[in-house]
Amino acid sequence: MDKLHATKIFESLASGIRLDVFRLLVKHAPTGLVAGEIASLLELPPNNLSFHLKAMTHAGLINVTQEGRYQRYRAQLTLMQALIDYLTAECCSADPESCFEPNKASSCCDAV
Amino acid sequence: MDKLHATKIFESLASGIRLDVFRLLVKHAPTGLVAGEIASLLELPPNNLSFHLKAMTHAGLINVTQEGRYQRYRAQLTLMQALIDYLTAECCSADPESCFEPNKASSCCDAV
DNA sequence: TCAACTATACAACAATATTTGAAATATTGA
DNA sequence: TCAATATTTCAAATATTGTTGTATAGTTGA
Repeated sequence: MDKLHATKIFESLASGIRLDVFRLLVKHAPTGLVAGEIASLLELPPNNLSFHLKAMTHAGLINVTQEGRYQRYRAQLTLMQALIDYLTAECCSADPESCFEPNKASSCCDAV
Repeated sequence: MDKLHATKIFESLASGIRLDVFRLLVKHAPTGLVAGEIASLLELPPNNLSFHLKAMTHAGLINVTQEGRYQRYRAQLTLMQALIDYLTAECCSADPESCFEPNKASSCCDAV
């Protein structure tokens, strides 16, 4: 995890639409959903959704597999741990005695 | 945690500058740093830093206390847990049997 | 009070992101 | 092969965000 990757992930989640998409895919982990299902569940124009899905895929937040004419998207939950570790790196290194617990987070559904 | 708050937090972390500021404040938790220290450590013009600090404060990612003519900023680490819980809410509710572990994350240095 | 210092507020401009509509690509089934 | 479906791509219009310079407000110590 480097700064560029981290900002890309946060950018991905900084839009209400993309946040909705991600949470929807978390809810439907580990099966995922195809693009059309996401579009109809969130009531979004397919081309707009495609724009956001592309950004999220590029950030590594979701991944995609082809199923015939469908594209199935899945949340990439394992990324979260690396992100939190990056955020809390060197936590309290200026005042170590005040820090009672090392940063730790387990993600739900490591599948896919 | 609601959608608006979550997007604000992610927006805050979606900029390289603000990400640097936050990680710097995490490193200096729980003491924090005054605005001038942050500006000189990150080599930023004070007015630009002020712009970013304001956004982060408004998002609740950091907080500020006055010390004479100085403003001391501290990372608000407890927010992270709420954010992760929001992100992973209803995780795998469509396929519960594939989900092996509930979402859980402990933040470092809950002080302040 | 004054001058020096710390920090924020505002306005203008530049840069970037988002939405929309139309067209293109690819797959499926008749 | 043809029509229908699913999804993406592109370009233009719109909206948002970031940066810079300048001005303002508050604090300190002489």
